[in-house]
Amino acid sequence: MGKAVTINDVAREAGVSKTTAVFVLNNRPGFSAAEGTRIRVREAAQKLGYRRSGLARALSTGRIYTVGVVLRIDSGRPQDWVYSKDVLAAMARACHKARLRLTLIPFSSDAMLSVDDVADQRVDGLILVSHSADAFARQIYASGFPTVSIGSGYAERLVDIDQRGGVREATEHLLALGHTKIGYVLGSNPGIRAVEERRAGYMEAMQAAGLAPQCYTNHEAQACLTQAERPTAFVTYNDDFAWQLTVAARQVGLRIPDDLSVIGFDNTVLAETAVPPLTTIENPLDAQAERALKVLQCLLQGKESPTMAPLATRLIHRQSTAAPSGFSPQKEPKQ
Amino acid sequence: MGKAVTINDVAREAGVSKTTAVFVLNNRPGFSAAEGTRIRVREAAQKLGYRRSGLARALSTGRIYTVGVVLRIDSGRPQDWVYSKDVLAAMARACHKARLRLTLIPFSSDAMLSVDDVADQRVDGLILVSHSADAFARQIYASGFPTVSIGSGYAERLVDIDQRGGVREATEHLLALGHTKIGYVLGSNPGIRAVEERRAGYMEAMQAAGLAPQCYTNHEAQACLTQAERPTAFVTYNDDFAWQLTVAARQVGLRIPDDLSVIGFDNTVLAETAVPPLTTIENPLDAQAERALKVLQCLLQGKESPTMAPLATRLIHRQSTAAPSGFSPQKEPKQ
DNA sequence: CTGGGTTAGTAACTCGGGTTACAAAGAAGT
DNA sequence: ACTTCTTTGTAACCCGAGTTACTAACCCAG
Repeated sequence: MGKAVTINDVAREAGVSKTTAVFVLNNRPGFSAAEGTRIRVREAAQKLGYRRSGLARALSTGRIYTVGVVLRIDSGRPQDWVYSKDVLAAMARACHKARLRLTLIPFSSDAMLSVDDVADQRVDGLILVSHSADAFARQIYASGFPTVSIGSGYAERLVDIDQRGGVREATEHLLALGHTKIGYVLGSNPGIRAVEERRAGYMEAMQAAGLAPQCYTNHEAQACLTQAERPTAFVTYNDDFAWQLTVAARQVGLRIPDDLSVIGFDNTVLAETAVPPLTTIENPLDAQAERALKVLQCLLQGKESPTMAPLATRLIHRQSTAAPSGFSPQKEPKQ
Repeated sequence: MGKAVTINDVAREAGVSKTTAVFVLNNRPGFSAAEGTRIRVREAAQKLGYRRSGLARALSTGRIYTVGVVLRIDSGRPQDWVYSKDVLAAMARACHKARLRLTLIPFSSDAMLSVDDVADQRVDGLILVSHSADAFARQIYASGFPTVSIGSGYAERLVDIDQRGGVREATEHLLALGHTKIGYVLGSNPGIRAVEERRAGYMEAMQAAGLAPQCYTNHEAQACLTQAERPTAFVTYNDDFAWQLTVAARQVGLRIPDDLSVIGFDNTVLAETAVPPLTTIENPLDAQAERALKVLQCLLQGKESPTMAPLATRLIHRQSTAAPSGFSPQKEPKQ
């Protein structure tokens, strides 16, 4: 067990002081050493199989080059996970690029996180994913621990996308196709910024068109499909809701997109693999992750980060939207 | 910045020695202290906002309570990610339960991992996910760093499932439905244990039934669908291949399951959300993750882990399999 | 041969906690 | 009053690096 080779062992083996060994192995600029010494130290390190402890180094330098990603893992349906996992994947790519490690700090409602557990020195900073303004988020921000939010997160120091603009564009797309009865499926977590913003985007577009907006919960939307007065198109809070709606629609004999148009949000795998593939609003996760990391690194260097405009979204045209039946002008948006 | 409150500050504030402060805050068994002292220390800690450094503690105790999960993140298609992310999610749950942290150690083919980068002390041990017997896996095992493989991983110290039995059962299910021309879609990474085992399961079942096995690559399988002599059913290496096959089949006018039966592997979201939902072999990821963690913890305590039988898989009946057309006896396996 | 500059190298301290071994004070026993 | 045990507490050293400040030897110029 206790066989870790330390820098002291290396120094002893090479017959130099520990300081010298450290300086040589770190190629410390401005440190002059005889070529022979350098070689002896390197060979000693090689021979002994010396491996530097990132831990001790972190203690000493104050940076462990690791960021913590806080997200909840207790949602029941696997589909709920899809988006979180996509965010995580994006964070992983961003960290990899920035040569940082990523530590997952999962939490579930049964075991609330405490600031003390999280803000020990095992991570340099934190990324909060899709957190509502809950007790933990508030506490961690209050503690001053370097923290950035991402996704539909806590409002402070939040890297955000243009949620509102995305949904507005989606709604306008349906309007352009000729729909007039367009419903919106609400996010299930009122109070979260993304939930409110997306709804607002829908409201804006409808009001601008002079049409009456109509919001539904996920459940209500599925239930209304059999009624005569149902909307001919839906914009939904996310791909999961959109997908569920297509499944429900098929079950009551409605064809997508002929009888019902549906637009999702996030462009998860779900949207891509669904039948038919879903028109959806792309959520630029990689860009968000990179930006979040950049903000965090500013924080770690003591400079407050610049405020940045929300990242742009993009409507991805696939096959779940079409003109309402009985409406001829345009048949299908060009792919 | 340098405002971290240390145990020394607490001790000073409370007017006791550092040792006493440590003992009190850690509730060290067998340490007797006057009640007044205990209170003073606790209050000092509270007042100063003392937060113990997990880092320093780790350096001292040799355990950082964090495991590293090594997986590749450079596959192109998002569907490829689905399985890896499921494994990751399972590991996250297992770690959460075991009160361990999980650090993601991503790697891509462009930046090869080195043992030195990974086996610093920032993780206690490593879980290798779906690694082929590549240079890194070999090196890390050779280095003696506590490492366990999971998924279709490197063969040493591998927590495995009954890959072979799973595919055998799937094949037998198709045989029972009356299929005689059953193809198999190979995993694309020959040499990986899972790829060979799953293939072997198919071969065994076919040979036992006295039928000629026929293996295809993913591409070949999709290409052969238009030929007269095509199989009436496929067992595939994973859900992604199965899903792709159903898409390709639909494109050439084949109905699933009426004209073609397909069985996947892993029971990812893909299988659940596909149309029709795919019959597939469940891969017990949570059980694997927990077992891997258990093995790792044995390793960390110095005892070699017990060898365990591969975990059982289970065939999940959904709607992508049926009797071949023109075969009456049983119409559909009971749900 | 004397002062200044370079080259080569080091002792001693820091980071923040954990642990071991021992000391001083008070209580109890004889 | 003298030992012995308990309670209460502490100094000093450990983990494995990084850093600061300083020395000794040598070279060159004046």
